[in-house]
Amino acid sequence: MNESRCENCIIRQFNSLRAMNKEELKKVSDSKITKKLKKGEPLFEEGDKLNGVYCVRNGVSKMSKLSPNGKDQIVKLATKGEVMGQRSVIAEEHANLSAVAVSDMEVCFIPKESITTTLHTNPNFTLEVLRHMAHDLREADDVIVNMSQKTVKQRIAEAFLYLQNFGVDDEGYFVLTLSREDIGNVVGTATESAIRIISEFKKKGFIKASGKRLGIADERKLKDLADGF
Amino acid sequence: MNESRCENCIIRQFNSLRAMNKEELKKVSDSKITKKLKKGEPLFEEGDKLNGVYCVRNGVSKMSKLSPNGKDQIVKLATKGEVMGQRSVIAEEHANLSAVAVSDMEVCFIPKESITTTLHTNPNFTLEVLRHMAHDLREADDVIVNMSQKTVKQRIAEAFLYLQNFGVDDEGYFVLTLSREDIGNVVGTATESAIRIISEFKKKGFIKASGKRLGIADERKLKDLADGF
DNA sequence: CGGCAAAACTGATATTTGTCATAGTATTGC
DNA sequence: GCAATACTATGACAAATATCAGTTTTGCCG
Repeated sequence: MNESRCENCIIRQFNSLRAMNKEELKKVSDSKITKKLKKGEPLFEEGDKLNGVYCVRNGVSKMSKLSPNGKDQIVKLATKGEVMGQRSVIAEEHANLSAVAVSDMEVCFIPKESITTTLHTNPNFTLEVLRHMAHDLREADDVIVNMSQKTVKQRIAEAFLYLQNFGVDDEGYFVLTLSREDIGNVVGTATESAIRIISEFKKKGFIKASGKRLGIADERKLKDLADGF
Repeated sequence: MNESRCENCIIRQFNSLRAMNKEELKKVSDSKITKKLKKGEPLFEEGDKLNGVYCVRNGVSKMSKLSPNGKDQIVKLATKGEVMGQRSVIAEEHANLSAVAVSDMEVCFIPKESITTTLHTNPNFTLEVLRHMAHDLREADDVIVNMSQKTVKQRIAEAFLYLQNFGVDDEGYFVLTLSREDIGNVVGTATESAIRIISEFKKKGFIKASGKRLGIADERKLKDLADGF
């Protein structure tokens, strides 16, 4: 069995591509291009015209937007199974976010034709994509509320809980290591503020940190903090 | 011609319903219920199970979410032509936002069956809904960046520009009158802060205010301010 | 291994924003 | 028309956060 074929790719189970039929998948597989990216390399930039979508096989990418004050706001981290650039391709707009690898990555580029054709002909696929987008929209709404109503401390606590989802090693440290600057960009605060709060959390025993490696030490406390207790 | 029939409703031109065929529209029209709401009345609340969507014929509704600290964050204002509750119905989730009329309203409640059936059978409709949602998602991303990177002053300036879209009377005042508290809830700030900044803007001649009526006096200046100049 | 650049950290200070208290001003309902 | 109530306004203060300047640590590359 050829693993480089979409038909056999496990990743597909996690995203909308699973709603494609055999024929459609075959077309996607024939036209897709696998790419490897190293940490720090960009996939696309805000304003780019995307000619397709990127299906993440491995690694994590930050999706961010430059604000007028020069800071980069990370809106979302995309990981294994997620499809990036969908929104732009569907709306036929230029990308509204930039995507940069925050770990080594393996992605499949799928030219938009195979996507748009299927969108017009396979209602199951379209509906599946729609469901995913409905979910993303809900998450975005939640982020808006968090950003505007929670303190930086609460947001950093949430960020740690979020980062845990990308996996932890056997010692409980996050697999995904973000710089303090990136963490600041996730929660929308100055790097120095992020650093200070991370130090404080470490001192208080909520989290653990050894060098770049970060992890959660007291999940309960972090959750309470994030919820404002 | 019967204007209460969806087939003849002009509003439809603004939303995804225009992608329905005659038969589908007939079914929607037969099952829909027209409702009138007075300012302040709720359409639905966060956590409600929605049995359909609301198509706005007239007036404006705020869609907001209560944050743990007791404040209500307004995520979006929905006006003529917009369909509310779509996201929840599609994702088959409970509502993540509350909807309350901020002006007198006329809405059509459309039971979800007619929507979901069409979603499964008419790819054009599904795609149209998807496009709308892609657009909403982009807007949500922009809001996230604004919330986390812009100052309260900048956000109030933006809010005024946003409110202008809901119409102005012949003297240039907004048709939609929001309380200072609601404006605070749009930009995610304390009511007192909103009041102070609005007073300041008025003093500086960026906006005009006479009682509850608000309007823009110097659009250029407001735009510059919102962009950080 | 040494040197260098990037990242992490720390302190001092300025700015922004929230909170609380209080008073004036509209609006509404009876 | 008047009292009750909600909304707007303002001041004083406290808390949160950003900014700037500088130091230390880390990781990496030749």
